[in-house]
Amino acid sequence: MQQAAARFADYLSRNRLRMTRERRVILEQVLAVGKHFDVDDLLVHMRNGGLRASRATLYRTLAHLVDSGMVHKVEMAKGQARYEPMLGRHHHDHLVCLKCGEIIEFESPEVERIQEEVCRRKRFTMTGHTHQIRGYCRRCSSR
Amino acid sequence: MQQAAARFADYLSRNRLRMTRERRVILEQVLAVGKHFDVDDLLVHMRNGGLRASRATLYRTLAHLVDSGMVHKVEMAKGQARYEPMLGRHHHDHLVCLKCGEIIEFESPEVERIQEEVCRRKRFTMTGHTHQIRGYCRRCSSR
DNA sequence: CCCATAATTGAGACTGAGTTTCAGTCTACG
DNA sequence: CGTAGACTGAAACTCAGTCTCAATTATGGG
Ligand SMILES: [Zn+2]
Ligand SMILES: [Zn+2]
Ligand SMILES: [Zn+2]
Ligand SMILES: [Zn+2]
Repeated sequence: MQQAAARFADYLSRNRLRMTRERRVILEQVLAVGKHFDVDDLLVHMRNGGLRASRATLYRTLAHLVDSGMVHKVEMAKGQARYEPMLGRHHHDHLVCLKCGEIIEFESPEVERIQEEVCRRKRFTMTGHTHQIRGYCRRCSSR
Repeated sequence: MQQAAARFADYLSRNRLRMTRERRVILEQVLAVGKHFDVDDLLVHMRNGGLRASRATLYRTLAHLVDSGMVHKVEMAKGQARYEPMLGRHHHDHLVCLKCGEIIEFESPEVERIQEEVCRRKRFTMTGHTHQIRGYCRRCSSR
């Protein structure tokens, strides 16, 4: 947390942005909710903790956190974005259960390697990717 | 086209749905615009051909075409959906240029195989997936 | 061929996620 | 301190897509 705050402060100052109370609180709460939350989860979590920030500020701050690389944005179908802190975590992709909403992570160096290879062959400069598998998790597919 | 119409008719009757003038026209226009179009492209293309259907009907019919397997829906970031006819085409995924919007296709049996393997390991029943690489195409990254 | 029934259509209202606007507030830096 | 310029929140707005409902039409049986 100390480190995270320092890293965010650094990102902000490098971009001539300011460290405000709202941004401090949002960073702290983002780390507290943990994985794969959406803006409403965050809002509710903050209210329960007696904290608040407007939706506009949430979106704005999340964009900065994403830009700083401290948080990843996971685009779900139909434009429902989720976020997850990436501090000290490795890149991974997701399996999404269509029934219960569970999100399972997976990592495949092999797939990542093939992606690079494809980009090389197509002379394409990759800046990011989304690899999402939809279906039913163990529990939901057994019933 | 004949075949496509027959296949769609078959899908419709198997689902107690009706073959209407609108649906016939939309299917024909979908095949005519070809790859990776969005609903507005389709609407404009239809107007230029002197044809028309309401937005609601377009969305409804595209959903049926997707459901029948004749068209695939490609979810882009921020919920901008694109569609592409899949008649006689093989499954593939996409590279998307963030600058000019070009969409390049790629196919990797290897990646598909790894996906299946991941699902098996996680006891996950896959119904679909999205694998999209974002970045800059050859032309856009050279300037 | 005609009818009854149920599916379909289009206009426009509506939704939900996210963005923009703008006046008042606050941070940072000298 | 003082100030330039960044930040904030409320509310208006956007955009893609969905829903509602009255009028229209396909279908299949008689
Ligand atoms: Zn990946
Ligand atoms: Zn994750
Ligand atoms: Zn390009
Ligand atoms: Zn394609």
